[in-house]
Amino acid sequence: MTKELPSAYDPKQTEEKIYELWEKSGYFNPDNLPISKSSKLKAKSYCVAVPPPNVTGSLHMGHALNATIQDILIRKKRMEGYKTLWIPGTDHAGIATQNVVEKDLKKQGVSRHDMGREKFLEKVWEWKEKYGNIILNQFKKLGSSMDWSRTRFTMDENYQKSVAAAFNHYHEKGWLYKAERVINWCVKDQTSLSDLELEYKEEKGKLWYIKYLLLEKSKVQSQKSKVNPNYQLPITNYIVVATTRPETMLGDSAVAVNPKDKKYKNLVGKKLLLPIMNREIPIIADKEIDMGFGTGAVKVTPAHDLLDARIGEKHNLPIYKVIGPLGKMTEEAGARFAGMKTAEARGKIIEELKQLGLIEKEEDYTHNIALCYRCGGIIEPLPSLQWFLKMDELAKIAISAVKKGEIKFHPQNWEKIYLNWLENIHDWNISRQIWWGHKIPLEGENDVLDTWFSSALWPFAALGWPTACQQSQKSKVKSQKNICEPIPGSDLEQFYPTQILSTARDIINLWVARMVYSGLELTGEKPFTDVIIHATILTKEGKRMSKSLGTGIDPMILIEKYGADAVRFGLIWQAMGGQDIHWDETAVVAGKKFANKVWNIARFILQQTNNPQLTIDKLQLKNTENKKIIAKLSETKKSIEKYLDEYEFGQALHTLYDFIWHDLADKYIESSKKLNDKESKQTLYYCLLEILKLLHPFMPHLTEEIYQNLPSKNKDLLMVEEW
RNA sequence: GCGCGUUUAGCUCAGUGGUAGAGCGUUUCAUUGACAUUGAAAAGGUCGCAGGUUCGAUCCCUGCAACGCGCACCA
Repeated sequence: MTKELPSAYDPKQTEEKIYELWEKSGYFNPDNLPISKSSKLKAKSYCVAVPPPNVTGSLHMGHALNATIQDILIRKKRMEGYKTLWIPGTDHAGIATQNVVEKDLKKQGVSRHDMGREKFLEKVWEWKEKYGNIILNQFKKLGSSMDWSRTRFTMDENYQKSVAAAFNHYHEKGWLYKAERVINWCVKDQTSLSDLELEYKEEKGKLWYIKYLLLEKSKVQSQKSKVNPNYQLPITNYIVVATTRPETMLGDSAVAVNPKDKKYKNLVGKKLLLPIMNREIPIIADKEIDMGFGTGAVKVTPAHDLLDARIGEKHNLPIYKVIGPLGKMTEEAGARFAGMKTAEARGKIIEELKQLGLIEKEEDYTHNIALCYRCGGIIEPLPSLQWFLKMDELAKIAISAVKKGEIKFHPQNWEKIYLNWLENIHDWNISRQIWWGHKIPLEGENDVLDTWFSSALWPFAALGWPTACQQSQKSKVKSQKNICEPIPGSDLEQFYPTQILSTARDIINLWVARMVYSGLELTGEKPFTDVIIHATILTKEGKRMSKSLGTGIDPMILIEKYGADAVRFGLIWQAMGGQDIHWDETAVVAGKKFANKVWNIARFILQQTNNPQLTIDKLQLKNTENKKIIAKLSETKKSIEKYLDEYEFGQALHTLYDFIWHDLADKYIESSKKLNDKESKQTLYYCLLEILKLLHPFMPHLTEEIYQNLPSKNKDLLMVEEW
């Protein structure tokens, strides 16, 4: 006889206990899985490397959704008999982590400079220990069936070897170079940043129109511009340029116009006198200049603007560094301005220009300013000696893998974002002037690598690359391609390439694209086959969830309130078609009610059947009601499988919910009460077993708990029951 | 500026070339027997706006609007 189950399902009595049961079984580790002898999938592996969360804090709703998505896929594949591995881990997250630790120290009135590099790094490691473990435990709370014996950290000992191997590979290929280039410099963090590490904020500013005097008298005729009818070139001896940053004029080395621009045609090649600096600068022609903007004439500051740097290089213009790394004017800006903050210098310059009568006009102007994606501080473009990775070849192979369909995005339209970036890519500035990170593996180098350089290696580094590679004939012959020949039986051989990469859309280029080319180049294989871009979770009003704004929701609080299965249900219930989710807690409420419904369905069926039969012969069923529910059940199963194959998780769950609640409980169970015969009881029991299996990937604790209370079962755990 | 997405019930969202669906909420009734975290029923929507294709459009096409997002070297 079955023991009496309580009438309400209580996740608090269940979830922790069940998770321990799973962990004790060892089945999270694919090496311990009872791979069925009969299965044709015997040797097939299925691997997902979790996107390692930053060790800056704790999991947010996006992590919870993503973990649930991956756990659904992993659990289903495990039940289907695949040798299934889900690798857990965390990311050291260079600048982000350095910033939170600095902020934490600041509360005690200490700066990292007070402490010194070594002492500070000790503090960061302490932080990592604490928060890294919190994150891993939160994954457990969600019910994630990860193999904890394979937990990785992007700065653990072996990972350092991976990073060094990758760096050396690129070095040998001649794709790494050190050069002084205009890069994005974060004044607050005192480090360079790549183009992707910026955020843009709209800011109201001014557009100043400044007169630059011609040194020779010209014979220009007055004529109207077609593009900007309001602007009329006066018959005078000056050119007007428009700028939002007058302080950079101290570093001007030319004024550029479009070669097609008729109003300036006769002026190209003539000289101007740069105001204040009284420097002679040429008027040059470059087709990158937009004739329609401002006056059509642009001041060129090669040191402090990315476009100007390119134009300067093309035209061999001298570089005047007038803004320093601290965001202050340099000596080169002249003694009057040296040491001033840029904003202060700007005011001073405007004032002087006004006195000189060189300001033609000023307009209100709204433009985007670049900010650091980690600290929100000002970005100054300035020349700096940095390491760069050449992107031409790498971008090419990453583009081709997606265009050929070897790697697929779901939903597919995200491929555009990926391709658009790769097709217009610049060399990657990979050095950072912070303390926390992988040191550049060369003698005498103090900088660390962009945190995304190591993240880019995640799927194969987490599986043991390059330690798990061996020298082979193949790799000698194809030395050009650096094919890694994995040692037989190694994780790398068994689980690489991985199958799925599930992540948020904001790191498609920052991370996904870089994993693709790194994997293809370093291992000779794509790192994964399918990229799932899951929904972004917003507040109910459609605003960004953010801790600092107080609009964030802590998934752990929801778990405490409703249970992990209900939270998983609520997340997936809302995950429809990759659309952004306007978070609605009532979906979690529905999940909690549903868990209770399933619990009571099980309770009822177990009360009915004391001698259950695991299988039924569908063809032998005599009663129409029984036949109908069994047919509906297999239809539901097919539909769920189809949706999951398409990564339509929400649809799959809605389908299952409808079947269980409305078909099975509302209709069939009610009619079975009237039948009350052996055949219908067998049918009931069969349905119970099937819904437990179908629902297990979505709500694993609940279903496992019920399974553990069945009088007869095939396997010791539902987790490894045959799908 | 270029591109993408969204617009359906009070709220959050599914969906279909032919009498519109779910969850939550609301209203009424039921209930000692799996479940009140329940059951039965009801109210509630000219499916953003304007054209077009069609026998027929919420669905396909065009335009517009609102909101959101991404990209860009807008000086």
